[in-house]
Amino acid sequence: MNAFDVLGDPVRRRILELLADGESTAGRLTDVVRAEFGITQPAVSRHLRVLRESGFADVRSEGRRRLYAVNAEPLQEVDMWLQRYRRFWEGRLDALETEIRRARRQDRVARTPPHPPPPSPESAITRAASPETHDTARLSRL
Amino acid sequence: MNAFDVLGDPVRRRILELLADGESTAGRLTDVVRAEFGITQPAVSRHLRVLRESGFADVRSEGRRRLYAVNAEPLQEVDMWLQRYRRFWEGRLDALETEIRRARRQDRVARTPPHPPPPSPESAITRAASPETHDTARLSRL
DNA sequence: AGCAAGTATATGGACCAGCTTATATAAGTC
DNA sequence: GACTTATATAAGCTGGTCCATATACTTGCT
Repeated sequence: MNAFDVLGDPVRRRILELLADGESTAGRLTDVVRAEFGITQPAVSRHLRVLRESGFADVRSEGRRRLYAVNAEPLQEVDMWLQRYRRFWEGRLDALETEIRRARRQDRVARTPPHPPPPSPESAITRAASPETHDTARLSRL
Repeated sequence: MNAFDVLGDPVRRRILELLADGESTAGRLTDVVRAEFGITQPAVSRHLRVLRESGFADVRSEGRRRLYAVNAEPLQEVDMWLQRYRRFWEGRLDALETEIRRARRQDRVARTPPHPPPPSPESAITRAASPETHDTARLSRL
C-alpha cells in the first residue's frame, strides 16, 4: 500500500495527528476516533493495523495495553516527494527560512519531542468534508 | 475530495510530476501515462478532471489543445500538515537548513520556474507497487 | 481456574473509485 | 461541409476499501 493511500483516510490521519503528540494506547486512540467519527472499535483496530503494516506506526506491548507511536519514515518520503513543488509557493525560499526560525523558537520551548503539548486546534485538511478553512494565513504568519 | 485522496492515485501523482516541469498538453500527459500505466485516454482524462476539480491543476485552452499546469495551493496544504512531523527526522532543523542551501544553489540555475528541466528519475514513491527503492540516500545527499 | 479488560481477527455486505467501450464536442484542414 | 485531431463525457462493470457484528486471543485480577 502506498504512503498516500494510507494518508488518504481521514481516520488514519487523525490517528497520526494524535500520535504526533506522543505515544498513545490503542484504547485512547479508539475512544477519540469513536467519538469523532462514530465508528466501532474493530474498525479503529483495522486502521491501526494498516498504519502498522505500512510503517507509519510502531507498537509495543505493555501489560495488556498496546502503545502506538509515530514512525516518521514514510512521512519523510512524502515530504521528499513534495520537495519539487516547494518552489511554487510564496516568496520561494524566504518562507522556508522564516519557518526555520519559527521552528527553532518553538523548539526551545518544546524540547522533549514526544509528549502531549497543548492539543492543537483541528487541522483544516484533517476532517473529511470540512468547510475548507483554507488558512493560507498560517503560512504568512510563519 | 480530500487532498490526500487525490494524491493517493499513482496516475495522478505521475501527472503532477510531469507538470512539475512546466505546462503540458492533455495529449502529452495522456501519452506518457498510457505508456507507463497502460490505461486508456478517457481514463487519463478522468484523472485530469479530478486534478482540475480538486484544485491541483489549472487548464487553459489553446486552439484545440488544453494546457495543464500545476496549482500548488493544495500541495502547500499537504506540506503544512506534514509540518508537525518534521521534528521527527534527521538532525532536526539542520536538514532543513542544508536543504535551503541546496535549493538556493539549484535556484541560481533554474531561475525560470516552470519549464522542462532535465526529466527527473523515477521517484520511489510514485509508482504503485515498485520494489521500494527506499532512497533515504536522497535526503543525506541534500 | 474463572472472569474481566484490552485489543485483534474473521466474515459478509455496501459502496465507490477507477477502468473500458462507446460517443459527444470542439477546433483545425481540405 | 466532410473529415481528422484533440479532448471530454456517458454508461456500465468490477475489485477493493471500509464498515458492523460476532468472536478469538492475551494479560491481569481474585
